[in-house]
Amino acid sequence: MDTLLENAEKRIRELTETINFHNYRYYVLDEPLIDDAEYDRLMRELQRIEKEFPQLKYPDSPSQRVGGEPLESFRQVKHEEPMLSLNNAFTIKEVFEFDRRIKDELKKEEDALSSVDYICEPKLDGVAISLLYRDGLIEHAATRGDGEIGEEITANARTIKGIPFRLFGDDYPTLLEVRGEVYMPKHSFKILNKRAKAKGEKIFVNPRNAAAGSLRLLDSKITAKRDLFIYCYSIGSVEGGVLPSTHGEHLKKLKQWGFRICPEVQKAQDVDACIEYYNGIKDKRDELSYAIDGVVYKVDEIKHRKIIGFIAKAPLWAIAHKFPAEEEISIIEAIEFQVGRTGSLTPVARLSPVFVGGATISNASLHNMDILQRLDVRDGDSVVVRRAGDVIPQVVSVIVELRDQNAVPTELPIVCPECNSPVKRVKGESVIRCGAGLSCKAQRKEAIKHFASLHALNIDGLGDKVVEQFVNVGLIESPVDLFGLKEEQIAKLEGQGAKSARNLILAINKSRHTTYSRFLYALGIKGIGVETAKSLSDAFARLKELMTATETDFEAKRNNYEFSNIGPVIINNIIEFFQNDLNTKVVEALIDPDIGGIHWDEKRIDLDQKTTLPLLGMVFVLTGSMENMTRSQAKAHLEALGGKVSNSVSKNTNYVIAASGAGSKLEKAKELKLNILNEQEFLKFLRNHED
DNA sequence: GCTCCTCGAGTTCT
DNA sequence: CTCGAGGAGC
Repeated sequence: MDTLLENAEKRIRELTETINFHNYRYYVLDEPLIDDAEYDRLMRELQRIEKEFPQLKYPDSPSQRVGGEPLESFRQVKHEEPMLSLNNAFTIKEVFEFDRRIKDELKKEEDALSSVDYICEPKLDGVAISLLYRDGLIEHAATRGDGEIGEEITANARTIKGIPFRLFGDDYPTLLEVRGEVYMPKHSFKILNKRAKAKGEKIFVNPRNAAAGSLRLLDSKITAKRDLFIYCYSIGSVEGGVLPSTHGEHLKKLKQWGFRICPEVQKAQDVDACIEYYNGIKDKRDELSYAIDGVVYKVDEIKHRKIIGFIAKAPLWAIAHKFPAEEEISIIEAIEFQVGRTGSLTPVARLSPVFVGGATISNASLHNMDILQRLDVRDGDSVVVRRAGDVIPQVVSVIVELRDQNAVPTELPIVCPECNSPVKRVKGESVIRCGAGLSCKAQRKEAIKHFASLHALNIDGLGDKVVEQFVNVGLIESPVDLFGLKEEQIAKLEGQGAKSARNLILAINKSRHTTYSRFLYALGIKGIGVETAKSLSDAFARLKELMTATETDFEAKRNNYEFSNIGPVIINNIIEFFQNDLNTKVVEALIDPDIGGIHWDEKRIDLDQKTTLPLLGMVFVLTGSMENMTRSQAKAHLEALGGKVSNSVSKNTNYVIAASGAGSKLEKAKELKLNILNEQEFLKFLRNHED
């Protein structure tokens, strides 16, 4: 019996040490020695023996990473040494001033000082925590809190990847406090939110909130399932041991003892090298797996730090050099509802202007009712505004703490703000619509804008502003009226001269000659975009045929034509559109030679010729901007050869043409191992096929 | 019934 | 660009 117990004890010790070592290889050194399956096998064996002999479990057993019993609440702990915050620099000038102050301070003590070494590290956007080790064993972990007092989160910290339970080596101090930043990788954050969304649970605004929220869970078993990591960046209080003389050496020691150190940490010989580091990190920011909001420079020599000292609550020997803000706070000045072409009422936030992400933002769409209600945005609210990698401003969240007590929830409109007709909401959809159709002035305007737009009749000089003006003064009511306009009428209007009037009339005349599919698209039937209009024009050779088509006619076409992406919903939209008398009258007037005069060439597609096109059935995706041609020219070239140009990359894509400035689509193409052409290769490709 | 893919719609600023 | 809905395939 004794030998059984002894064997178990020996094996448990072995396994504990082995697994802790492999954790170190994997998370700290990033050089695993065994594969995941082997690791799992060791872990399962340990768990099995520990279950049998619970009294033998070691305090540093890696099995505890799965979490323990839930807590009632968190205990507050006072930090031995306060956890300070850093001063911020937003400009290079501020960084130079920081460097100058340090040199001045040090010169008082050291005459021969030439330059100061700095350690540069990315500033992780996570949660700062403190870890306390006594005799090499983890004793407790605490959040930063207000810097003086934090919360004890030891059970949760045990589940974080890269936190050792027992230190490696034997040269560690008896008491050692280590500080680091806990973070959730960007991709883990996305997955977490996706799952939460699917389950209808609360989603997190950003990876930092996800990390903070996960650390503050009372049930560490749930924390264990969250993908949390740590990068350690400094040593706090120390007793019973001697530390090296520079910060860089401290980090090396920490790594030896088993802590995870960010691989981007670098030494800079002077302030210029710091700036170079800043620019380098800024460029690779998106590639990093974790979110950062700047970089930190710290004086390397510990003895220098003592000379430089502190002011208020921040050290003068370190500074955070921040990237331009991607998020800013603004005030909601009003929430308005815009009426779209399809009658959709889109809530839009009017904001007090803020500079964020390189541009001043004063409007942000709130997209639809679901989002409006989920955010619970109210008039006068302080909100977080973002303009991240993408261009489009977005209201991220409301700062509820700053809300005026009297603020009332935003009411959904019952009537259209433009025409006062009652609003409709289709069950299950997140949009509400004005049901008045073209009798709503706003929808008429949008319909005309759409009619004149680039991919429809492409009428030059008839932009949004001009349409607004013409409709407001009663010059036009429908697209038909455009074709009855006289130069004198236009020239009389404010802001219009004889010249612009003539140009506009010329453009309108030119637009009379168009293509069948452009015309179909221009009508603005719900769900009919450029692509679907093309399919329709192929399937129904004559407009009359399409206008009178019944459901059975559409079904019949399915067998004869490539009729993809047109299902019952779209078919119904088309039939409804042409059943409306107002619509058919407009269409007939537009093509009437005496009124609209719109016409197109009836094209006879030679099927034999079509099948010999070299790129038939091939799907291309264009991304980035080319030097030698525009995107639409490239598209035209490909389509002339029978190719299809799609907007989204998938495994069905044959070629991705990635010119300079290509972004996420190129990433995805690489992921899917698709054929990728750069601009030069693409031009060659075209030449080869156009012969 | 579920999952993947594609298209349409809406949106901001320079 | 992103989101969501429609459509198709399994």
